[in-house]
Amino acid sequence: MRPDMPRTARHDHAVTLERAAQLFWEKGYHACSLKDLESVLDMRPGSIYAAFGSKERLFEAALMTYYQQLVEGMTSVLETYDGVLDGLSAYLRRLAAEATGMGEARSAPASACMLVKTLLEVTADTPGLIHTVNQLFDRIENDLTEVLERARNRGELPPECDCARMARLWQAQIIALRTFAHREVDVEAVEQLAEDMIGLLRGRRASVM
Amino acid sequence: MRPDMPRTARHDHAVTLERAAQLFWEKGYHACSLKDLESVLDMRPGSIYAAFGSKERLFEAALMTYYQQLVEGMTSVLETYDGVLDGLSAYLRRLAAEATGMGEARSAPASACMLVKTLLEVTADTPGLIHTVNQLFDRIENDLTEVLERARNRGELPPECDCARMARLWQAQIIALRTFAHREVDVEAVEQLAEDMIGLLRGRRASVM
DNA sequence: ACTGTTTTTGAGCAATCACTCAAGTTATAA
DNA sequence: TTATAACTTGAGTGATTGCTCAAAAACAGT
Repeated sequence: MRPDMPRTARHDHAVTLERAAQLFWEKGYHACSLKDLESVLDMRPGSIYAAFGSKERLFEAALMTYYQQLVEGMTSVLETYDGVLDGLSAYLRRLAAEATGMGEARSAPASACMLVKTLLEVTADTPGLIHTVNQLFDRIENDLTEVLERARNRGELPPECDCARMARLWQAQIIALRTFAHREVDVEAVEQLAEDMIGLLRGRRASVM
Repeated sequence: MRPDMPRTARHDHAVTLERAAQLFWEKGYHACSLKDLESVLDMRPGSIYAAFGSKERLFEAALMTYYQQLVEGMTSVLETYDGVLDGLSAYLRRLAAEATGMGEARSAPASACMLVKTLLEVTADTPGLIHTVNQLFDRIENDLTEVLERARNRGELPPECDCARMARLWQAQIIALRTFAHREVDVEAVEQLAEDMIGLLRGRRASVM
């Protein structure tokens, strides 16, 4: 019935997107040329455009890939701990450790979050990217809010606390820590900042003041 | 004795740099073409290159201009208040207000800080810019540390507190607040976040938890 | 082998990039 | 007025940008 079947694709879509995400994460959208992508993906322009349509749509797909891995990483840390606040504290410490160990054989191309880099780079001449990155931030914020609400219902947090505001506050610390770590700065300073943030958000203020 | 004196420059260096800073702040380094600069500065390429040498050096000069205005703005707020913590709180509130009022007739082209945007955009193929932006961050951190140390010597802060760490914590909140405000997000959320940050750093934790 | 379908290739497109420079313009001092 | 020096101009540089498409290559079923 079916006449014939075609050749199998040479490239795995998933690993291609991971490689693209790494490169876009490192260089940003504008500074990353198709020549760069061609060499990293080991694909010629025709293949790239047949598979993804345009540089912008490839970037969007790569950003989605990054987002998924980000959520996976965060979820796996949170699941390791009984308390949400313990989990979030551990996540901040892991980010600090990853950022400070960036010199030797790191997989991550930057300590700063790709979503933040994209949010701050993307301009009005690519409205689709603005929309996409804002949508992803909203999803993260909602997810984190729900995690906190479940913890509150469990009795882990006081019943009167505002989980949406708490989620924004934690998210802000994560963003700031990773952005701070993007500077050429001492390992010690990043770890101290993480500890001070944790101390603040958990009510032990003794460390700094 | 002197043979002749030349014509006066048509463009004021200072206002040219301010305009360039605004444009670079809005679009970033890579997304801002010389065509864009030509129209905003009302200068032809020859004039621009005679005055600044290259796009990269113009950007560096514009970033310096932005830095100076940033320090001026921060200093003027801090001077208005007797206590440093009052001043820093007021500065966070002002940033929130500026960010949320960005829709109607704003002068600022983005709520996010240009230094942060630059830090996250600039790559290894412009090492000079990496060095410059890191240097400016260090200067801000040192300045803020000194301000806090003076307050501590004045007896305004407990003598055992670590001013360098406090400076980094406040700086982190500023970065995070402005980055958060860069999203398409409610006015209310930004103001709440500012208040929660202030509450945290000043020891009143009731607002959120 | 042969056919049919799909993927891959890579030379090459128009447009834009950062940038140059010879010529023109404008102001000052003699 | 004239000479001189600084500033401005804008057409044009080669290189690079994102992207296209006709042809070649690679598979699956007959």
